[in-house]
Amino acid sequence: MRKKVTLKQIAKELDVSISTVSKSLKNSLEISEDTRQKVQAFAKLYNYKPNNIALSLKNRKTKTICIIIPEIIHHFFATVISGVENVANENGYNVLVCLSDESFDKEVINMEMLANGSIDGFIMSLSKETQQKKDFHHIIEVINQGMPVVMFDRVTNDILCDKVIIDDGLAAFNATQFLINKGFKKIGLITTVDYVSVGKLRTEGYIKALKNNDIKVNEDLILKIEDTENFESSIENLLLNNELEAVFAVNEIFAVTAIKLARKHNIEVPKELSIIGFTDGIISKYSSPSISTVSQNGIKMGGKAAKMLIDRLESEEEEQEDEQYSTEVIETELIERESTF
Amino acid sequence: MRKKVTLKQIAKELDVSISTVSKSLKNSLEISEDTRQKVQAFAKLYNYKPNNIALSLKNRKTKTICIIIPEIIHHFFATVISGVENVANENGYNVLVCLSDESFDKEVINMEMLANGSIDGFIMSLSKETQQKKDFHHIIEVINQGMPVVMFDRVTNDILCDKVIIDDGLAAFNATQFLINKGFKKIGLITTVDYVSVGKLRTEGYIKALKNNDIKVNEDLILKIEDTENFESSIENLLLNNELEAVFAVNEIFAVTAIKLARKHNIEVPKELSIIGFTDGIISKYSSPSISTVSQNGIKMGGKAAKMLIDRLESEEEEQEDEQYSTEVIETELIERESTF
DNA sequence: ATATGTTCCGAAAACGTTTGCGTGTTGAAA
DNA sequence: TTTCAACACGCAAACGTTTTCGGAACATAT
Repeated sequence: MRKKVTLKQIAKELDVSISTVSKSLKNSLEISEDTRQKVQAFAKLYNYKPNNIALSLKNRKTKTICIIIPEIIHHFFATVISGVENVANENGYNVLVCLSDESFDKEVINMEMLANGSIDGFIMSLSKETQQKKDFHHIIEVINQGMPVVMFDRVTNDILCDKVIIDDGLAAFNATQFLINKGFKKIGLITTVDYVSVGKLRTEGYIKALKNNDIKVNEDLILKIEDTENFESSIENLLLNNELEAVFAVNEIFAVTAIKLARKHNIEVPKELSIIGFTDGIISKYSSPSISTVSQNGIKMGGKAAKMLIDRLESEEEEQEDEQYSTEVIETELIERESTF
Repeated sequence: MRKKVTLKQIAKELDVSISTVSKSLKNSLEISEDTRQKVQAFAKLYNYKPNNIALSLKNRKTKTICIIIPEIIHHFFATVISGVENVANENGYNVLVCLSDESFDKEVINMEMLANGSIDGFIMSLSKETQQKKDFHHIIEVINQGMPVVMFDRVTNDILCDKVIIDDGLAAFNATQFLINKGFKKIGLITTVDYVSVGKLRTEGYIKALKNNDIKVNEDLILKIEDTENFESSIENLLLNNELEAVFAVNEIFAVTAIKLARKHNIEVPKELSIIGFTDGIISKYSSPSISTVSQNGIKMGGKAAKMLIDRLESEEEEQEDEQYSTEVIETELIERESTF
């Protein structure tokens, strides 16, 4: 087993100073051609690589960014990570992934652990619990220490920082309008409870579309689901007790479950019931019938977030921080598949 | 903006030495009660937290482990990450996620980048390309440097290290036997090309089950799919040109695609065709009909891998490394759902 | 007054780098 | 012979910790 070799060891071996070795490896003209060659050959032979930790300490930057997400199992978040990873790697950054498990405490612990020099900046999407408590002191603290934070998807107005989101309201509006254009009037909504920011926005978009078309909003057609509850029977009720023509679901799971339950009760999709989901994940694509959905491009979102973070990191070096935060909106797209008529 | 405070700053402020501050914060008896209190109060006020990078450099360990996976979009790999994260966090470790994108080069680059002090150890699943090239020098190099590596799922016998796998052959055997027990004889196999280790093992399990039951292996019923090709028509051919009674697919995508194409040609699942998949992912659960499948518990797998890695990391400190590698086999389970009769 | 023991604290090394600056050696010009 | 530039290299500081060791100051015992 050959342990990693350091500058010091090379220096000792070659009987020169550490600085000479360092400069030689950087091809500094300060060092004679001769010595440089010798050092470089030796370094190559022993496969010398500078110690990243030492560099991080010296440069006071780690070239590592951390992404905190509520759940990695969600396909959408996985795609965001993928997007972040891509542009991070392109720019020589590594990606540390932390999961909050939708828990406020885990979010706080993670941030506090890493805000001590381990990383250069955060990309994050709020946990449900954090959104519910509206307690953001841990994030504000980090920002005050001068560490840049970029929030995505589940964001809050209570924090000033760069953000990248989709226009959830508009996307929901468009999806609903799409159904209305098909001639449907009795359109159900399966959504989350209001403290989930994106759920709320999508609900608002749905309502706005109905109102815009002079369709009365019927609370019986709106189903707000707590994550913990067993929601199958609620959806079943919605499908059976109303003469629905269409359903807009704010995520894939709700959409595919609706389809499944419809089939169970011999309601044919899309013939008797059109369904639109949200998030173009693996479920929508492989379900049968495949699900028409609002696509939020996670890769693009992650990439954009990473770019914003890195830009800020690299600009901090030169100029004095301008402290101009921006919010990027990623385009969504309605993908028509088999679940709508 | 209050930048992070260091020992040095506290020392200066309080007009004591750095060592006094450090010791005070550790409640060392060397320091008078008085001074300790003063320092601790000051540190708390300024929210002092030791700099992790400096600690890493000093202790020569980072409390960070890296997991390298081929694709984060695969649900299975996402669950593995989740498992790794859990036990890593419990033990005070952070998790760096790297994606190889199934590319040999990216795998090499990632490992080389991080093997220089950035992390304490690797958990990894081989990329397809690496498996194809059978070039493992980058991994061996890292191990030789004394950095522990734990491989999972896609492993190789060419490397000596800790491993955690499922018994792919046995699981496939059991799945096939399950179909045989139902009375089926014409059982199709949709698998990957042979260089994907798990694909090969599953194919072997399938064949063994057939032979065990004196069923002739019919090459026409075996479909080996390259990832790049458009495999829908191949599957369609398999379904149409043979009087299949059942299909065993080595992953979710193949299974759900088979179901979809069967429906397209009015072959009813499971009435006319039973289908078993592999990997208990989100697709199998939400497909309709939902898919019977071999469940490989990713969370457990990741957790086990993390535990093995951390155990090795922490044991290295005390004893001399025993260099006894082990391979853990995670139990699989056949989950019966609607796609089998 | 001297020896011994406590208590409290600081200097310095170490982890592995990078880099500004100082210095010794050389050769050539004056 | 003296002077000076150019060259080649080493010293030391810095990043932020922890920890060993030595030592100052004081109190107590002889």
